[in-house]
Amino acid sequence: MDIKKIEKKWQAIWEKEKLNTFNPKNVDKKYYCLEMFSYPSAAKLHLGHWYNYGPTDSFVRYKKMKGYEVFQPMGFDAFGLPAENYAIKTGIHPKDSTEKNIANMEQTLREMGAMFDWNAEIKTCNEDYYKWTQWLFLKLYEKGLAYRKEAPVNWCPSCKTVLANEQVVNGVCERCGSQVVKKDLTQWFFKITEYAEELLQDLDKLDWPEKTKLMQKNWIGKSTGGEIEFSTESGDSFKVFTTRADTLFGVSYVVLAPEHPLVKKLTTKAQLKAVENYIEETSKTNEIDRLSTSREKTGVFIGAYAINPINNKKVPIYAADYVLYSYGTGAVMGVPAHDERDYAFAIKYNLPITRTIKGVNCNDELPFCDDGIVINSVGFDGLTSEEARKSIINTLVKVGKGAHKTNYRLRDWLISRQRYWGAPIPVIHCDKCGAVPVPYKDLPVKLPYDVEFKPDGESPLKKHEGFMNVKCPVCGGPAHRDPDTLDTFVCSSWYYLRYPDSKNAEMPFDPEIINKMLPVDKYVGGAEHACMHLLYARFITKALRDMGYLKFDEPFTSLVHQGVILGPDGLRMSKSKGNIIAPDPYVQKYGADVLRLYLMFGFSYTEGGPWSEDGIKAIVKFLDRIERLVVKYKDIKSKETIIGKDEKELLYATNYAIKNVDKDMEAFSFNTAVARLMELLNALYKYDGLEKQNVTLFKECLTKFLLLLAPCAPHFTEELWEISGNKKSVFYSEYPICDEKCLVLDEVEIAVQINSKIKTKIMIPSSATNEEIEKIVLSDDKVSAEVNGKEIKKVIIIPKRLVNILVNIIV
RNA sequence: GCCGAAGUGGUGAAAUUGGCAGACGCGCUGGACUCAAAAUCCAGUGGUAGCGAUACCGUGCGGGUUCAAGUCCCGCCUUCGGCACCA
Repeated sequence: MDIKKIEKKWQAIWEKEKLNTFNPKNVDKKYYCLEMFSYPSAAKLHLGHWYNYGPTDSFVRYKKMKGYEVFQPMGFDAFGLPAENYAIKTGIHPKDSTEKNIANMEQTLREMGAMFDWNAEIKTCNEDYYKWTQWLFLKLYEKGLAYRKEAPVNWCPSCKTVLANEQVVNGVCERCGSQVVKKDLTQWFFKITEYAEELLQDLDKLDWPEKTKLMQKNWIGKSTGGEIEFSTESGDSFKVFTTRADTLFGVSYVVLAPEHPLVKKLTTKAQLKAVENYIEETSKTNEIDRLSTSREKTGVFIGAYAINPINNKKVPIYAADYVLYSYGTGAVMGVPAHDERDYAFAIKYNLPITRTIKGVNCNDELPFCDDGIVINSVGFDGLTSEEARKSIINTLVKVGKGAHKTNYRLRDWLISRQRYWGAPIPVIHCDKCGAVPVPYKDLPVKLPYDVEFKPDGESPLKKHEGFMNVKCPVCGGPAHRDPDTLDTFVCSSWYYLRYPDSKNAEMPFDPEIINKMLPVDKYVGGAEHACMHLLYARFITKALRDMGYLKFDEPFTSLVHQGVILGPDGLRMSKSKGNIIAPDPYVQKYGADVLRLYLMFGFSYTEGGPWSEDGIKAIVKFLDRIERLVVKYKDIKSKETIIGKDEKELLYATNYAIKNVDKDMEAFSFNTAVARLMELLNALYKYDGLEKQNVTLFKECLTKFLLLLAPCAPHFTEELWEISGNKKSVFYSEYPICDEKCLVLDEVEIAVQINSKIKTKIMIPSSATNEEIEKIVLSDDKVSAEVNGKEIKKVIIIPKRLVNILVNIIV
């Protein structure tokens, strides 16, 4: 079989017959399967794409044969940092390089032979797409879900540019090696925290990997407690969030995040120098280091004191970088006796340690962080921690110094990027009117082509006067555009809504269509997106629902993460390690079906693993054996109709395979699905080797085998299907159905254990009751010899699996 | 550091969710066909001891629960993914 020729042949036929095109007439049988779209990189398709798209396409073809109207779109997440970096390095414009890369990738994606519905293709960098990304921003703004506030960015003082976290290596700029510092800028945020509770609750509704749901749950990080107000001698006040109000009497200091505005205000002259130095040091540290529990806690006394509202005790105020301004209130109370970090901090700075909780029947050495009985807390002594938390907050509520409060670790989503290659933020800033949204009729705010993106201290768009200078849509006075672009996660937070109506020029999508086509039935992509992309998409769906556009709560009903294919050295593939394996040479040499089938068979889909080509020849051999058998029998006819032991065995093998391949395909357990196909092929060959054959029956089984194979090796099976005399594409055929009758065996082998050690195996009629099984087992020669004379204490019977006889050992 | 996973023969991996560990492959060994090789086919293949029936050991390490543990519990070790401006 000339593999290259037949691939082209069938791809052309599928295209012509619109086999890959979703037919809206059958929307009631729709199956929307979505793979995460690709970032258009220069290096064509890599194995990761193949691993994501190849096996998932087999799943989709399987669904099609099961009678679903499949929608499997593909597109490109085309804005982003790499294209801009590439432009800075080479001078090639991001638009040009991106378009070239997309053209390249599209072609190789087509060569894969997947059922992508190219009519629905999306490119996020095209005006007809980002117009609606901007529309989304305006809608969120209208709804009060977009707002501006100050937030720090990584700033390289030497390059005078904002750096992505990725561009900061060990605290220094990856380009020039200068120390990177934090700098505050006014930036746009989406209020995802408004949906924190629903995002948490609805996880229960989802058919997602448990680990992904758990990661999102921890990311959202709900904790219940209270907000307590501390006042200062200067007349200011600040709130702390705590889950341990029961320890409030044990507070010996309070900590403000170094970024907290009160730090500057309250610092005394004597402490000014020390505090300034500390803040500067902190601006060089990243968040992961700041939160490290093993790192030594640092802080600085700011010279001021705060009043504990429960006992009016005066406690010192510190600034310390283990407190984040972005979490809670940016201030915490320090209770050294009952918190490990506070304990370490108190030891270091010689602060008092007052126990207020006594452990119950346990080692309550300090720091004691569990619940217990309250002591040293006038008015609350003797209460349990649980009771005291409520009671202490209630007391504070009465005097206006506290409130019950639920806090989330989840932060609002920062969407401003000081970059060129993204969708411009559709906002105009006017000195008179402030931040004014661009009117809908003026969308899209076009990204200009002729822009200087070499870093020199300004956002690239800021330097483009034609872009920047506009009239205020409200007052008509001189104004300027927002120079920032949207985070690319905004583009990918709604793309699944655009696919089913991707050509719509009037709206981002027609709600009529979208509410029938969504939610996505199966979403397949990398686990690295567990917290960010997948959470953003859920948020956007809920927000659009509340605006009345959508009638569903969740975008992705069911989710699968494929694993990662590593380099042959077991490490993640990367240019710098030089361990990148390109799929192209394998496609050239063996064909797309062989590579796809190998990826399905050689790895556990959700695990992935190091690349090795050792098994590829096995797939070639497997397909050769299939071809030989099909060709051998295509013209043979016979009238033999015997149904004997061999035929029953063949029927058993066929139906066993149908049942299990079906189940495994549904479960994305592709490696075992292919293994079951191999077993069936072995059974077919075994029957082929017999002297006398029921050819009609054999050919029926062979046909069923081809139907099971079709989704996994589409081009190859089409060709054999045609060779066998069929006129229509195999993908119009129905998936075989298991005949359970053929799977009923007269006898099954069960293992017999004596005192939990396997002694023998016995054939037992499968209809036998437990009593009968026990009788048969005990009358077996070998068993009775072993048991002989010993007292049988118990017999455990697991039907069709094993029998365990427990006997007394006679010494 | 925090959150989440994974660790099974020489090797890729299976294991009906607590019930015969190693399905299906790769590799290797022996054999058939061949002048020979390739391809193909047949047989064997976790380790140790034994001619053998068989016995003992064996799922990262150390404990535990159970008639029974790769699977459950406790404590370690190693590797991988994410940590909010890579996408």
